[in-house]
Amino acid sequence: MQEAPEEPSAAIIRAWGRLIRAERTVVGRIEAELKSAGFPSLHWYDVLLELKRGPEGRLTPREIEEAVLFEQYNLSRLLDRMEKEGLVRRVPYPGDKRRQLVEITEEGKALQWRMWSVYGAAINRFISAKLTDKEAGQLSALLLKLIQE
Amino acid sequence: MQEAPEEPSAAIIRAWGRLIRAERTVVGRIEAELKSAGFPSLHWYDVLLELKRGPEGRLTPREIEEAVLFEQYNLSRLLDRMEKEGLVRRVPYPGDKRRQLVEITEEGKALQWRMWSVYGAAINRFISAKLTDKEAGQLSALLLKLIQE
DNA sequence: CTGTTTTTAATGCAATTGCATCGACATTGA
DNA sequence: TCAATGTCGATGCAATTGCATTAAAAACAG
Repeated sequence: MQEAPEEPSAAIIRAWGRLIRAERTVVGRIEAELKSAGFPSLHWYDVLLELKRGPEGRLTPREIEEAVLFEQYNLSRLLDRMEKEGLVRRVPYPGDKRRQLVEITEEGKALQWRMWSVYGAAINRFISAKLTDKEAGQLSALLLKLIQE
Repeated sequence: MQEAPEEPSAAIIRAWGRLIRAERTVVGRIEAELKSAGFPSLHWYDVLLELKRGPEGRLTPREIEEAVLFEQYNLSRLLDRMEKEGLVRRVPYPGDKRRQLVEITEEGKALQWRMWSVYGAAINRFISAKLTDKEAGQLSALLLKLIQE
C-alpha cells in the first residue's frame, strides 16, 4: 500500500479550497458585470492597464506575460485580437529584431477607462462591501506569502 | 467627462490583484506537478473528490456544479470524458427522469487517491511551506467573507 | 386536468486555450 | 568568427470552454 503524503493540515487545505472558491466567485461576478455592460473580459483589461502603466504605454510581450501571468501563446493571440480591434499596436523593438513593443492606442486607453467605471464599481460591490481596508491589508499580506519565491 | 466610479481603496485593489495572482501562481504550480506526474487536471480531481464525499459516492450534476463552481455545459462534457475513462458512471435518478446521478467507480476512487499523493505533496510545497496554520486560518476567515452572500 | 413555466442535462457551433514546434534573431564560448 | 545554445514571438492542430439553444420532464397556475 502506498504511503500517504505528509498530509497538509486541515487549516491549510481549508485555506486552499477557499482561495480557489473566492477567486472563482469574485472573478465570475465581475466578468458577468463586464459582459453585461458589453465589455470584453478581464484579460483584455489586464493587458490594457499594464500597457497604460508602462513607459510611453509600451511593453514587450514578455513583460506583459510576466505581469499578468498569461501563457506566451495565449498572449500572442490575445494581442492579435486586440490589435484587430485597434486597441494596441505592435511596433519594432529598437536594437533587437526578435522582440517587439506593444503600444496601447488612444482607443485602447479610452476602453480601459470606460471599463474601469464598471470594473471599479464591481470591485466595490463584491470586495469593498465585504472587507474593511484593514482586512484587505491583512489579506494582501497573507497572499503575498503565497506568491513569493 | 465621465464620472469616475466611487474608487475602491488602494488597499482593496491591492488585495484583489494579489488574490488573482496568488490563485494563478499556486494553481499553475500545482497543475504543473500533476501534469508532470501524468495525471489529469485539478478539475478532474475536484469532481472525483466531491463524488467520493457524496452519499454512496453519488451526486447529481447540479450538486457537483454547485460544489465546484463549474458551468453546466462544461461539467456535462467533463463528465463525458470522465465516463469514457471509466472514472464515473451516470445512473438514473429515482423518481425524476430529468435528473441523473453521477457515481464514482472504483477506478475513479483509485485515481483520486493516487492523485492525492502528488496533490497533497504539492500543497505542502506551495502552501504549507509559506503559511503557518495560524496564518492559514486567518486567510480562510478573510476569504470566507468574499465568498459569502 | 391542460397549458405555461421552470428545471435539468445535452449539443451544435464559435472562440479560446493548450501543446508542440518553428523560424528568426541574439548571445555565448571555443 | 562561427557553431552551439538560448530567447522571442508565431502558428498548426487538438482539446476545452463559452454561447445559444434544444429536448425532456416536472412543477405550477388557472
